[in-house]
Amino acid sequence: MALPSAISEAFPSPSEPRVASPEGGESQDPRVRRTRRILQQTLAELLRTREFETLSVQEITDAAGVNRATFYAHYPDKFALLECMVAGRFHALLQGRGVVFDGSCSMALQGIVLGVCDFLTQSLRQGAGDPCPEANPLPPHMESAIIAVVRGMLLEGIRKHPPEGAHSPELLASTASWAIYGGAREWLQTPNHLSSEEFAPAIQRLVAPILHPEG
Amino acid sequence: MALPSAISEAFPSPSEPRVASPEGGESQDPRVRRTRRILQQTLAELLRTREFETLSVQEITDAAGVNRATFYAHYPDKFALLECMVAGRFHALLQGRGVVFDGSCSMALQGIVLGVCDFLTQSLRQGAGDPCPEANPLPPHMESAIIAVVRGMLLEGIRKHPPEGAHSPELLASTASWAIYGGAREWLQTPNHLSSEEFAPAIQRLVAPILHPEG
DNA sequence: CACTATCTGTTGACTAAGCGACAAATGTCG
DNA sequence: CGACATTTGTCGCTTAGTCAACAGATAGTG
Repeated sequence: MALPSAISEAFPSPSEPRVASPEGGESQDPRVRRTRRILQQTLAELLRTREFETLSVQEITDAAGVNRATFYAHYPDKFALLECMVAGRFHALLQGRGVVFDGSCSMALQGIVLGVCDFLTQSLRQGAGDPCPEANPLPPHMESAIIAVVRGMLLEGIRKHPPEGAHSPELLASTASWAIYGGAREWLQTPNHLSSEEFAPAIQRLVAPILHPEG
Repeated sequence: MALPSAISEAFPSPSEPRVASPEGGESQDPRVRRTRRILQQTLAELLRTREFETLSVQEITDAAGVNRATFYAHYPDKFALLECMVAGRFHALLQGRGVVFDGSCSMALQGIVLGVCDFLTQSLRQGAGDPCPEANPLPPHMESAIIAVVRGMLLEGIRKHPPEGAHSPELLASTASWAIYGGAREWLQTPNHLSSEEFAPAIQRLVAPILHPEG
């Protein structure tokens, strides 16, 4: 086991997200989708009252009524589960708001930024009794997961419509995703901040040059 | 197939409830409990907007994300599923109210009567837009299921503490369960009726002589 | 009447989930 | 430090769930 290294290796670096086998290709088997849904739901419920760090795979699977071996058949570790859970809720949030990914990159970017802002506020509301929610709105692994999801979505978009610059898609996606999250986090911690709809364009204008270097 | 006959055969008659294989012995396998829970939950949700009669097994399993063949591995037909669902919710209601089955028959009877009254009002609240809820509070198969559950509980109690009379336990249980349901139904349809707590003792006093013929 | 369509139970082959046990890593406390 | 407990991945075997296909039943339609 190498807890922090697994993250620092796979995460901020340009390497692919560390979600080895699972969730690739939206499995058709109802048993698979059911198991993953149950695990993700259970983790979300547990996170209302517990720190992610203090949870063991044992506890998660016990609460879910799923065998521990089954867990490892779907996720390499609990961090991967967290990432997939965040991804699922993020996509659901976007879909609930009618954000569609047509050809327009700027619309997609705006949707993602808005999604991050709303996801943050929503996660903050239902978070556990944090002693200092202003200073650290979300636990670190949660933040990593959100950024990974945003990075993945940006990467997909970049590969469809490659920009002109010399930088690798991975570098662009990582830089932009961290920028978006950092901006949204700053916004969230600002007292009496604007609404997400009013604020999102600011981040969008800041980040757009990263993705469109020619501008 | 014999839709109505299967009911009229197995239900009001003293024969055992028609729940062939399933739910006998509270299966330990997590997969089994999960499947049954999902099917029962799904049926409850469907019943909020649909008539039980109009539902096919196909529809139920589709909505539940469970294979149709799996359904038949647990329940002989949709009526058995309904009965098991009602039984589960009824037991949950009793347990939620702290009704405990100690040695006292009168306490148990009171708990059951109260449970039926509350179950009826609760089922009525969440029922579909019935054109005439006063005349017919619940669809017929729902009524059958509730009575079957009550009958089963009474039968269990009677077998533990057999009364003195010459009647079979089945006859006593059937008569009493129908009496309880009929009384509760009448109470529910009475305008400005008493609370269930105030009313339950009345049924209890009417029914007790059936179960204790010596009194 | 035949034609079409849907629902009902049931079967057998295949696949995922459950279970117990294992070695190895990681804490934790005296 | 050593003894102990817990967690982590992993593996083979068993069991439950999925799937496609089947024949029979029921009902609606031209």
